[in-house]
Amino acid sequence: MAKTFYITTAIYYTNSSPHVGHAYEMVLADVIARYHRLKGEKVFFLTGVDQHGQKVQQSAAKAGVPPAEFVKGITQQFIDLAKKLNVQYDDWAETIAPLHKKVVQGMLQRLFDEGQIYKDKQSGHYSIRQEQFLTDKERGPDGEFGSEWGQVEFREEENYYFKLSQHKDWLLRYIDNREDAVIPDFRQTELRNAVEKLNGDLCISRPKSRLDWGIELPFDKDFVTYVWFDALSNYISFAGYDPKIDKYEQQPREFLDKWPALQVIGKDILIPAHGIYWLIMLHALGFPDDAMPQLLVHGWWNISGAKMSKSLGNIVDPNALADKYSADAVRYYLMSDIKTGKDADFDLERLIAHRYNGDLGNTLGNLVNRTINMIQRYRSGKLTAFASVDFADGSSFAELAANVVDQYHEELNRFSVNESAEHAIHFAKMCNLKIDVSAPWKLAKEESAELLDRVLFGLTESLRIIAILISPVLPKAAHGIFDQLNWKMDLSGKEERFALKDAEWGKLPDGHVVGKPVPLFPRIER
RNA sequence: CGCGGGGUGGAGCAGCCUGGUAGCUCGUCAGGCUCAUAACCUGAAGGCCGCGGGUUCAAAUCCCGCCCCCGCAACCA
Repeated sequence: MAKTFYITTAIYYTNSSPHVGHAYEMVLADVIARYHRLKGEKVFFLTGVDQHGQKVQQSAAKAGVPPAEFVKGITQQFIDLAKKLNVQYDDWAETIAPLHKKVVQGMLQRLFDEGQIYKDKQSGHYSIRQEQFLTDKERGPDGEFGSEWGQVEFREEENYYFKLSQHKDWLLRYIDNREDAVIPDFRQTELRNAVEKLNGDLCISRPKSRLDWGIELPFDKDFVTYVWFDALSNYISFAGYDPKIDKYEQQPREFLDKWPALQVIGKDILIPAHGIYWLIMLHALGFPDDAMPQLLVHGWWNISGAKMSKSLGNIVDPNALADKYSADAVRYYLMSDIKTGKDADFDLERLIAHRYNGDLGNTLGNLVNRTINMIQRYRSGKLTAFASVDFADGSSFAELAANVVDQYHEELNRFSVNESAEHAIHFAKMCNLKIDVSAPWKLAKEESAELLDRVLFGLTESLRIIAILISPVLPKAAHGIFDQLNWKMDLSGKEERFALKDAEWGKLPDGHVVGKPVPLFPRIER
């Protein structure tokens, strides 16, 4: 039995509403998950929310509601966003879930029992406003702490520490031995450089006196867990990990069937959270090197070259976009106008004119429309099947399709979602060209019956294959094409309607009757 | 010498690892077609591939130096 393909996104911090970056990450993971389902694999796609911690406690206090209630509202916003964007996850992680809490405490207890966690006293300058200890790095040129820190006092505090630096050499070796530990490669380089500089251990507790919205340490009820330790653990706690079992190979089958995961994260949380804390946590828990997750690090959507931020007030609301332009439009834009790993500029004009009206409307939608229209007009909707449909230049629809499918796989296997989509759209362009070259309207007049039948069948088969290829990015449109082709109607609306094994020439039977043409991507007028 | 990314026709990008006609999408201009969502197809114009050296028969691609832009406290994808 083949293993389940396990993919996660980061879990989203519930101290403010989702923005276009969250939407991007969800959709990116969703597309990869759908691609694997398309290949016939079992898939477990986990996403969710990170609900504990200081910032949430603060935001809740500011809103004048208990943290648990505050978190509920924001959590719902993320659930709604996923639904609106057709993000099809298999499980939803919430760090307040009792099961998660139990696993985190089990992990802490084991690391504590094994001497990986120790108690130590920290003293120094503490910023009350920022709720953190300050180091000399934070001092201004005059040697004083700037006003951004608010009131600074000397404080002494006991806390628990995780022996991070003890595993530094292991982490370096792991990174050096695995070329694709982090994707893209320049992020791996960046991580390696950061690990080289690693020193000191990680404080993994917060005294309840200053933070109580978190998971209590199992061995000291005066403290809660540092939010990252809590949050990162979700990737295994929701996959069936049992912290009481120290031998990795003896973990429940349910867990071993899924782990390790492909973890989709933003560039901001690679260092130190995922690249250092998380990998070392797993290693300390006894995970072997070949059970380390692969980190797929994506870039950011900037606004006119500037970083998107709350303070600049330039946040793009993905909900409003989806309402206005449809989920498919937003999904396609987010997947096509950025190269995985790199940053891109969010540009509404490009979304509407270039990607939606251009790629989707003019190229693909119009192709569907004109093809089905011609079949109806010239053949009353009925197709004649052919083993192949060739052109004067030696090319054929079957060959074009096969090439596109190959390139599609190649790009998706290295997570170049944008390139894979481009191949599918480019195929549609080729079809548009073939229509012009063969001029079916002339064939119809000249009564070149077979030639006309050949072209129409070739176009329809091509569209059927294109629909399968675009289904991970454009699930709704893919259904729309299948509907109009009148294909696999018994599975209408169901995802198993699409399978990559069907993306090859000659599946439509002789005499198949297509449906009625309906514009797939109605033009967005402004 | 802190770390990393980027600088390719008007715009957005690919190509660089594995040197050898500079590619894609869009825009502009001209033409064609009429099945189609004022769509579709063809052709053309437009590039000292940031700058300066070097290696080579040959450099956008390899090496050295330089310039410019963007990230790297926290919130945050």
